[in-house]
Amino acid sequence: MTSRQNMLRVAELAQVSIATVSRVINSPDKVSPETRQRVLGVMQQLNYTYNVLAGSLTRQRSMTLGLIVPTITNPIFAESTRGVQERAARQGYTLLIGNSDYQADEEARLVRTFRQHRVDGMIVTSSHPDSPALLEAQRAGVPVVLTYSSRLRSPLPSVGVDNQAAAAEAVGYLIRLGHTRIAMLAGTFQSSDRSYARYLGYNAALAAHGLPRDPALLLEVPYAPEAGANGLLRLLDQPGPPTALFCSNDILAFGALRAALDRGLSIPGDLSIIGFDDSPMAALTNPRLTTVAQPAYAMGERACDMVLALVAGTPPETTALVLPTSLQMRETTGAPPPHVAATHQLT
Amino acid sequence: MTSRQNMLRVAELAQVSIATVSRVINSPDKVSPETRQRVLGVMQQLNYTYNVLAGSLTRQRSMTLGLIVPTITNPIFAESTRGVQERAARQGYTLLIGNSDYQADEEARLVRTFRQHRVDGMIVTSSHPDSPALLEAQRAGVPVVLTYSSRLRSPLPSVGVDNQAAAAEAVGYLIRLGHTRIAMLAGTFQSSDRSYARYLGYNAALAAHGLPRDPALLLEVPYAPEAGANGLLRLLDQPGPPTALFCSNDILAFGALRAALDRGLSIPGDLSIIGFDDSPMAALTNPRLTTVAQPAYAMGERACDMVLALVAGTPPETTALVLPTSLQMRETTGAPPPHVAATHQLT
DNA sequence: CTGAAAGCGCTAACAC
DNA sequence: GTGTTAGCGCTTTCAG
Repeated sequence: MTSRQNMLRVAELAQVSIATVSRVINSPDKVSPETRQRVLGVMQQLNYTYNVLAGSLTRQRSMTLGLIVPTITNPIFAESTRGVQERAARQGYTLLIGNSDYQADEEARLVRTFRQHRVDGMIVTSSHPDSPALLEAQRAGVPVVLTYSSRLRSPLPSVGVDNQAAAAEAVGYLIRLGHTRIAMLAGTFQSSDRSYARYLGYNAALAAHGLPRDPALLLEVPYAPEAGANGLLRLLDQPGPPTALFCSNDILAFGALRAALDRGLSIPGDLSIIGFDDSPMAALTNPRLTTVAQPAYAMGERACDMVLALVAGTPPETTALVLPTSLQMRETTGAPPPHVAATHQLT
Repeated sequence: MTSRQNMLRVAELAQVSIATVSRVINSPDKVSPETRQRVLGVMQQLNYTYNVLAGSLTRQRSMTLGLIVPTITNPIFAESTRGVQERAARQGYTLLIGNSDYQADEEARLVRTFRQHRVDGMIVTSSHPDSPALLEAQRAGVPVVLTYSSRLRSPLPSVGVDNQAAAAEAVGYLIRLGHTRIAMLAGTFQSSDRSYARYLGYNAALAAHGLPRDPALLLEVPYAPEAGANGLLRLLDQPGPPTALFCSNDILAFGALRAALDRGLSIPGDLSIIGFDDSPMAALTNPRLTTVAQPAYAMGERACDMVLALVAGTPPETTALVLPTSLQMRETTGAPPPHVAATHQLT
């Protein structure tokens, strides 16, 4: 065939060179108004669709960014995804998305795939922030920014929150309400350093108030409502049950709340519950969930801005952005039941 | 420089031609075990990363699929997205994702962008199923499959549910429970034909039972909890308030439930509520939400299988797949309050 | 302001 | 089995 190259066809019909067509697309002002109009017209009538792939190949820039989250199914990640997307689109970038399911190997696989697709940068909520795949990508020149965790001394830039401090604040609140037996339902540490950081905060708060740390009060579970429900039940069914529960995310809290209600407990009369994330549903449950709010959407935006800056070669001012969290005191928290407090005093 | 082409570098070091390198990647068995190992070794030591972009250019296949949903923020779409992703990944495909925000023009923009990125096919939960952009993509040879709606006579293939029948079933249930004043909170018709189909089902159910259709009982609102809450309040604050509410999605129902509870209504004692989607939270609210379940994950899987079949040139058996829905009768529905029933009898 | 030409990294015949 | 050689569609100096 004569010419399959789309741009060439446009060029021929418009009586200009292919270079000119390229120019009206990439730098319109470098072309005289007349020719530009003519070319534009032909593109229209030919229904020409620019081939980003070809452009990316020569230009060494794919105009795509890779986004990896544990699971888009968790509203908090859906939220930050929107943030990333909004900023990316604004800059002409398109997103490749993948779910790691909190699995380090799946995360690594995604990183590899994205690199093959030559993403210009990636934003990842990692299950394993020191993953070789991530470091290697960065070493290979693909900017990577971590989200949701603040690893100040990580080799990878990040935009997150201070999980430990936020958790400590939540637990501190419980303590101030009078609770002394506070349990924690934590997402599996191994698959999320955030969960572990929150656990550290929980511990810190207990320690700060001179409260003993009871191993029986900590349960590491997968991030699922059922796990939250079963977890709470197990916690409750042991001697010296807790009067308050801190969950490392809202999903767990929702499950726990449901289980508590099913068991006929009054919330927060019999049990206080605090979640983490402040996902949209937190303000809608009955009773409304007290939880730690994270600026998810903003986190996505900032992370996107950061990779884009890195891509552009503009070193961002900070390489470790820590966004503020805020405890949303709602209806699932209150003073511990009087008899329990009394019991506790006796021991 | 001598040779920037990655494959060439591998080829040189491995003492083979670039074609052979390509072969060990795409059809390993066409290469002798020894050379293959040698090449593999070099790739390893060079840390070679295959360039999908370049491959796509020659092969005319990008190994990417475009996915467009109204908003990934709605759990039901997050769910189907996972389904799509799972199937896509299994076939070596990567996903480009975009949110249309129920906006036809944004959807069109995404379609254009995806086409420029040469996606091999797209799956879209459209806000405007007959959108020229969609039809044009299909005409241009890019398979498009619609999700969530069943448009049997649409020119575009789809995998969805029978929204109208599902809605009719839900409303029919309410009627059988004894309700006669049933309101509907519907997502804006203009931005979702699914919402309209559900409205049609609502109407059909009323008609089938000889119930009058009261325009004052229908409210078209945006898909947001606040809209659900305010909507219900408006519905309630008019003469002859409804005793039951059918919402065109769970988000609206969650908002309405919250507002009803805040107003001190007993649910379902004073008001019955039914949602649509059966998003994960529906079974966790207090009381649990009665809602119409859609097989979101499966829908995503099937849609992905369908585009992939289309991409491969294998005409799928059906071009309009309708998946079953099922009414999940939980705790937000019950008989109407006795006095209202009495009142109604008087009129 | 516009054109010619050398790639970008890989694939796919077609030979050997 | 393995190598040669045209491209795939676009960008980008470098001239003019």
